[in-house]
Formats: sequence, C-alpha cells, structure tokens
Amino acid sequence: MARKTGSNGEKTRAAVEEAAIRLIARHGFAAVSMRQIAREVGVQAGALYLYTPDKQSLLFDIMRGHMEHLLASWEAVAPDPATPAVARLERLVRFHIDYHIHRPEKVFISYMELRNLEPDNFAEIERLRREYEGVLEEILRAGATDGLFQMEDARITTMAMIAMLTGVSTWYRDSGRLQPAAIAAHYVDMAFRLVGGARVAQAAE
Amino acid sequence: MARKTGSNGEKTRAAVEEAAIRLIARHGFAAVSMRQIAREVGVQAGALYLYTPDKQSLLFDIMRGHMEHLLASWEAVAPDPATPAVARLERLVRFHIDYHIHRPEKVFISYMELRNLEPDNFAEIERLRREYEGVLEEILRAGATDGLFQMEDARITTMAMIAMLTGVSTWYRDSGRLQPAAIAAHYVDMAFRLVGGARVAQAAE
DNA sequence: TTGTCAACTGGACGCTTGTTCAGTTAGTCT
DNA sequence: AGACTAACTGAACAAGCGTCCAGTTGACAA
Repeated sequence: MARKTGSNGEKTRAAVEEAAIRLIARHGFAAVSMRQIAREVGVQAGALYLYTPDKQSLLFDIMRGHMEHLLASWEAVAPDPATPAVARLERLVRFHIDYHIHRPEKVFISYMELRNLEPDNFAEIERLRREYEGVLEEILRAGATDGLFQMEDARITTMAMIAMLTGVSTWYRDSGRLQPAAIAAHYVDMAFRLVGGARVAQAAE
Repeated sequence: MARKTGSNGEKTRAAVEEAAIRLIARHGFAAVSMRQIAREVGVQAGALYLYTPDKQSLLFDIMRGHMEHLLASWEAVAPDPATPAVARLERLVRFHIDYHIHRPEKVFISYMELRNLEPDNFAEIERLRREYEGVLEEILRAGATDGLFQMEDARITTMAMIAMLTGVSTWYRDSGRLQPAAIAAHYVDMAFRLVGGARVAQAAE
C-alpha cells in the first residue's frame, strides 16, 4: 500500500493537528509518541513528516497558533482604548472566560508544556503571553489613574486576576451546573471586586 | 566497584527524592529518565530500585507527600472552627501563600503531573486536593451564613480563590520586587475583596 | 494513455527507555 | 578475624523512541 484512496493533504494536516492536540492535552507532550499520533490519524509515523519538520515544531505550532489566535480574537472585539476602563475590563473578562471555556485542550497545553519548548520557541511564546497580560495590566492601570479602580498593587492584581480567570478551564465541564454565560457573569463580578471598582449599570446578558 | 565509601541508605534515599523533585519540576515527569536522576545522585540507575519499586511510585510518593504535608501543616496552624470566618480566612490565605512560595517545585509538580499518575494514584491525589479545597469552601460558606461575606456563588468563589492564590508560585522569585510577607498581605487584601468581606482591624505583620 | 506529482508505506537507523539481577565491596556485629 | 548484610555496579533485556528514505500507489493533467 502507499497513497490512500480519497486522500488529501489538507485534510490529513488538520487531522494531525487535532490528534496532536487531543493526545498532548491528555497525556503530555513528552509522553506522546509520533507513532501514537499517527495511529490516531490512521497513517504511518513517517507520513507525519510531510506536515511537520519534527516533533518539537508540532508543539510549537500549536502553542504559537493558540496565542496568536487569542490575541487576534481579542483585537477583534476590543473596545476603543478611549472607552472607560470599567467597560473594557468587563469586555476582557467575558472574552477571556468564553475563549478559555471553549478551548480547554489548547489552553491546557499552552501553559503546561512551556518547559518542553526549546529556548527560542519558549521565548516567543513567553513574549506573546506577556503581550496578553499587558492588555489586562494596561486596563487596570488606566482604571486606577481615572479613579475608577482602587488597587494596592496593579502588577499583583494583574497576575492574580489572570490566574483566577484562567483557572476556569481546570474545573469547567460542559455537563456542569452552570452555563458559560452564568459563569462569565460571576467572573465579571469577581473581577470588579478585585479591582475595587463599581460596575456601571448595564444590560444583563 | 560496588558499595561506595561512606555510603548510607537514608542519605541516598533523600538525595534520590531531591533529585527527582528538581528534575521533574524542571523538565516534566515523562521527560526525565531514571538514568538522569541516578546521574544527579551520583549512582547507577539500578541503585534507584533500592528506594522505589518503579518510576511511577517515585512521582506518586512526591505528590502524596506534598499533599499530606500541606494538609498536616494547615491542621497545625488552623484556628478553632468556632473562630469567626474572617480570622480563619486571613490565616488560611497567609498560610497558603507562605507554603506555596517556599515550595515552588513540589507545588508545580503536584498540579502539572496529575495526568501522569495511574488511575488509582490519581484518585488518591484528587481526594487530598478536594479535602484542601473543602477547607476553604467551608470557611467561605460559614462566613456567608454569618453575614460576614457576600458572595454570589460560594463554589465558584472557592475555585477562583484557589486559582488566584496558587498562581503566586508561577511568578514569585526570591529576587523579586516584593518580600513574601508583603505579597501575603496583598493576597489577604484581594481575598477579602473577593468575598466582599471587611477585614477586621488587626495587628499588621 | 501516459507522465507527473502528491500522499503514503514499510522497514530500517542508532539510541534511549524502565527494569532486573548476578556479582562485588564497605560497614557492622560477634 | 570472620560472617553477615546493606549498598551499589555493570551489563543485559525487550521495547519503544524520533527520524529518514527508497519504493509504491492514487489523482489529475496533457
């Protein structure tokens, strides 16, 4: 046997990425072999090298893709910078919760597998991560400057809030007690508590 | 060569655990080999099996030890259950931050390597983790019942607070801007904000 | 219908993996 | 001094690893 009937490069490429994401999220990058990924796709291990130069790139591409898509998605819904910090924070929190709830595997990988990245790749992902943290920190500082928020330390509040928000992906289950919208509402409430800011009256979701 | 001069079982046992913790925290369980650990200890790979039945037990013992020590340490400093929830929460937050700042590697391992545990071992660690979460949740619910705290959802607030507090170990560095005591104070402040509770006047640390 | 190329196989490469074990040496007890 | 045991070596085991590549087959254009 060689080429399969009805085979198509783009389909296989997508299948490889999906299989890699699922397996790495479940077992961890180092614990997953190229042969396992290939078996999941329904192909021999050698065929994977038509789509990735090596195993490391497979991981890096997943993580970079995730971070870049996260940032681009935020850009697409981010309010004008002139918007009051209160509204911008609410938007960011809703965006973050929604995004993380719907991509648990990629989120998981992107912060569990950092140490399996080679130095250059690690630096790139860290840069993207810091860029995203910067978005939140800028909003918090702007709100503090305008007297909308009262925080003791903007940097620590940023780190605490990121950890709090991202944590949703560790416990959220589709079959759980609460719907995503309700969860987002709770996190918005908690985010405003953290910054000591009053939420302006707004249409409930 | 065989037995080394001045060799001693208990010393080697401790060295094996330390090396395992350091290496697993740095590279991940699956990425670390028994030979690497042995090299770090200054011994051949076979010698490790005098101290652990297999690689899996090495990981499980580290994680179980960590969780049991965490719970025991809390028991040792936990206030009487009759104490008002405000004081109990402050004590728990200070304890948690202090504990996590001083054991970054074990903390890291204990929630990064869950998926590398075999099912039975995983269940045991999960049980201990839930027991610890239960400590916080009980305090929050007690505070809500007594009208000291105002939360929309005690369960979500518990998860959010755990994530927020544990996150300290991802960014804390000994050489950082803030001292552990100052960091703990900030987290205490943020914890009280999250539960909507006023902190009673108390001696600053 | 033939030729070209994309898609894939199957087997091989040298290495590393976790684990076992017979043998060897250092410390300790009598 | 001799016996015993704790501590460890060094080599071996089968299995699996990431990666490569010559060869084979299906799809499609000329």
